[in-house]
Amino acid sequence: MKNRTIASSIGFEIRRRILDGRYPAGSQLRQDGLASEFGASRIPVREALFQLEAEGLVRIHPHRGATVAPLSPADAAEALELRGVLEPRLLALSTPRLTGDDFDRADALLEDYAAALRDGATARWGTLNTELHLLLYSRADRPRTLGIVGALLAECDRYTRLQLSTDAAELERADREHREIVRLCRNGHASAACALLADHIDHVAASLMAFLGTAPTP
Amino acid sequence: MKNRTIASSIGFEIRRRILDGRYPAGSQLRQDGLASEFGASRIPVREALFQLEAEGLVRIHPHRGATVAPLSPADAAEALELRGVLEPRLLALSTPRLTGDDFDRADALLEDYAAALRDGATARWGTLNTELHLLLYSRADRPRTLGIVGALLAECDRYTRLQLSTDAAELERADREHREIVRLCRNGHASAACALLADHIDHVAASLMAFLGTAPTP
DNA sequence: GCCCGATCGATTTTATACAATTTCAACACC
DNA sequence: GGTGTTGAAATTGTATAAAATCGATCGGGC
Repeated sequence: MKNRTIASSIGFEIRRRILDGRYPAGSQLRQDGLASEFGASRIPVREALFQLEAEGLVRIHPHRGATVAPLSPADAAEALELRGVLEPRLLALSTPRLTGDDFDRADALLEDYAAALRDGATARWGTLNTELHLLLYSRADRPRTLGIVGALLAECDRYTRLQLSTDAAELERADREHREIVRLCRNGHASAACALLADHIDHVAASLMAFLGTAPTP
Repeated sequence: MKNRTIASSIGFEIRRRILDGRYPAGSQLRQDGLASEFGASRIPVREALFQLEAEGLVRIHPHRGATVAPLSPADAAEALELRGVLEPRLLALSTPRLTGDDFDRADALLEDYAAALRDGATARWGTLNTELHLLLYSRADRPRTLGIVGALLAECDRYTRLQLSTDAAELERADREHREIVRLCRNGHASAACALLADHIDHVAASLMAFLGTAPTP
């Protein structure tokens, strides 16, 4: 996945490393270090950091540098609360307009997800989950809401990734729920799909809150 | 309102000019011209443009420059739809925790609003409206949602400003509704305030849609 | 011994200069 | 006459280097 500008390329890489946990929450992101690490100057790094700050993954304190946005149970709860409000609305709007190609792509994503589940490739799960959700909402014709939800999904990935290694049962339940949601959408049962989607997000939220409650982030 | 960094200062100024309409929708924002206009280099201008792009006011096409984000009835409808979903929820959470100082500030904003209404100072109305709404939600303890709603309010200001010069009755109705919402909140009638807030946003949406329908933006 | 202030170091921020890319238009060719 | 190509001009994107700012440490005073 190549980008046309160095700044966006660096932005993608830093984003991936934050989601991977290679840059832990709260850690300093020094422009000079990142620049030399990517073999570029500091200015593309700066632009990438600004982009990431807008997405909520990075906090920039003027003259004090950039840090990876901290993880907190309250933030996770708010992100999931927003998802619970916005995503069912998007699904209700999008479901009637999904095409056969869309469902083919959804099936492919579900298969990739199952494969990642078998291989224990937790790194791919987050992006596949985000892609699947966004695909299901892609026909809602709400570009601004879609952008917001995309950022929320990325944020939630940071939390779920903490949880993945310890709680494999959650992944399987998510897989089952995903498949059921896609099935309901394909058969035209939009309202049932929305209800299940709301439950799905509630399940993720409850599981994550329980996990964060037992192991609060520093 | 001075900012500690030149980039953010330039960002505030460009934002104000976009909201004012001095930089019309779709117009090119040339970095060199802006830099010389502000007596600075292009790099702070670039960072300001990136910030504004994240807020949705500017579109940046790689190697093709930055343009003011276009106005479309569909975008206005989506922004108001989101506001209608998110703002009542914030108000419900915030109302029980608003303090006496908060209501004093709300009263001051309402008075400023009335004064601006008498003077025909349409430029101040947008910021006052945004400040009042955000103040009412400030105790909801939902920072991410608050940020989203702030961006939506700024976006809506761009549309309502088009409408203001022609439709003064809308302003007076908004004033009445604002006062009633504040009164209900002060007296602890949270659910009634939320219902009225939802109506308020619906009224703005209906009026704006009627206006945009008769005078669609280019 | 403890608190306050100034200097030093490091980092960010900004300015200047250069390179890469796109767009527009003119021109040759089909 | 239409179309593809090629050139130049303009604008953006990037690199290098100087200036401003903030935090911390060290020294002096109470």
